[in-house]
Amino acid sequence: MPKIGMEPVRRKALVDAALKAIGDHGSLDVTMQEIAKSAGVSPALAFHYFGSKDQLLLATMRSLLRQLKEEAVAAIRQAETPRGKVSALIAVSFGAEQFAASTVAAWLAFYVEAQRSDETRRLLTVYARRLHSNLVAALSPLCGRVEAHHIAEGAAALIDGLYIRRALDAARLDVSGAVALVEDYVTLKLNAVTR
Amino acid sequence: MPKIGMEPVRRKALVDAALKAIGDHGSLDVTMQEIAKSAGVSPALAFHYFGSKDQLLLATMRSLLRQLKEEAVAAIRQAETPRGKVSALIAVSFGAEQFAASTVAAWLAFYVEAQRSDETRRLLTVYARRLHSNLVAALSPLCGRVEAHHIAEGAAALIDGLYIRRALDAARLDVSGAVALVEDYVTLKLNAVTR
DNA sequence: TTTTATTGATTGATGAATCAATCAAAATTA
DNA sequence: TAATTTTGATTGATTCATCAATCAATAAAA
Repeated sequence: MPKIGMEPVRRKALVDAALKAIGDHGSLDVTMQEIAKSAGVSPALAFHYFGSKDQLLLATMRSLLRQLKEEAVAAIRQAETPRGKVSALIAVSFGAEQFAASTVAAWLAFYVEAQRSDETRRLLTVYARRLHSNLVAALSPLCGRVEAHHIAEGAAALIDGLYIRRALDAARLDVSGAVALVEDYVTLKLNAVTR
Repeated sequence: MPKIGMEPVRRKALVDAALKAIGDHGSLDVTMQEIAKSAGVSPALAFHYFGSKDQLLLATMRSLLRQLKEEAVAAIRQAETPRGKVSALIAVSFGAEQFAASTVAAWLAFYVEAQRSDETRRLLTVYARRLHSNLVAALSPLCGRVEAHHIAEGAAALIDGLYIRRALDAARLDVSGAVALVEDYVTLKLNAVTR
């Protein structure tokens, strides 16, 4: 059975399985047994490649963040106007994959983990800062740097809040409604300034 | 030592100890041992009165929700104008006790638990609905029922989002800033409608 | 043969839950 | 009032299950 060059394959399979398990459970309370089984390997192999459960969970989180980052970069690049870039960032946050119930549940679980794990907190902070600075960069040409910071703060809070409500509610909140709410906020704020 | 009528005293001590432990840890990953010790009793007594860890945690959550509810009722009663009621509701959400880092961490932990426990989800849903209907009741005289729902939706999401950001950041977000942000949102929306 | 991939078996720790036993106040009876 | 019974309060010790982590052993490539 053992073929050479399996490491990257196994790593990816384990990370994907971990994400799925976390999403299913809605928490980080998942066993290595369950993850490994879902990835089609023994628990011992998961330890072989990741060293500990914590490390596997961190790798899982990094994978989630990397994906989000790539989508954001692509979206910004495609947009042509500053206002378009803002919309692109909002759209990415509520992208089908990101806003799936299980993904949202995983995010929430990581936020809790951040209370305990420095590295988890660091990663989440980096993400929050990047979203903020992306928003500010797109907003600044429209309303100046100071106001851009304010609007970015509000928009980011709105996005996070809609995530939490999604995790709780499941059904009642849909993607388009969430996008519309944040877009409306940004538009309103921009109008208030430029008037 | 055993005096009669200890039950309510112990129950309260255990619930308070549980809340403290959850706040300290930033998650529900607390042992009955730790809770009982902090309450000054043996773990066995905690089981005697609550039956299971889950039940103790649920009781803890109910206590938190009851407190929030009472504060909200009092705040609404004191306010005289509809706009004042809205502000009162916002102020309660960011009250010193509610917005304390450890309380926020506890809330977050309960949101995660809601993914697993039906009763936890039910309690959180009740809370969310009450906040929403309180906001709608106060907003309706100002802008009509339909728009009131929209604004309430946005304000509630903002509040939740600021909570999450508080849990992550700890330092950088202060109470007055959070209140100002939500107030600004409500004012802006109301102006946009009545204009 | 050396390296890489892989696992079954095992260990050690942790923690929820149970239970039999104790202790003292309250209630009852003599 | 004194003796006795009952009951609530309380815990130490124990059970049972779960799970992260380790390790020695095996099998296939290079």
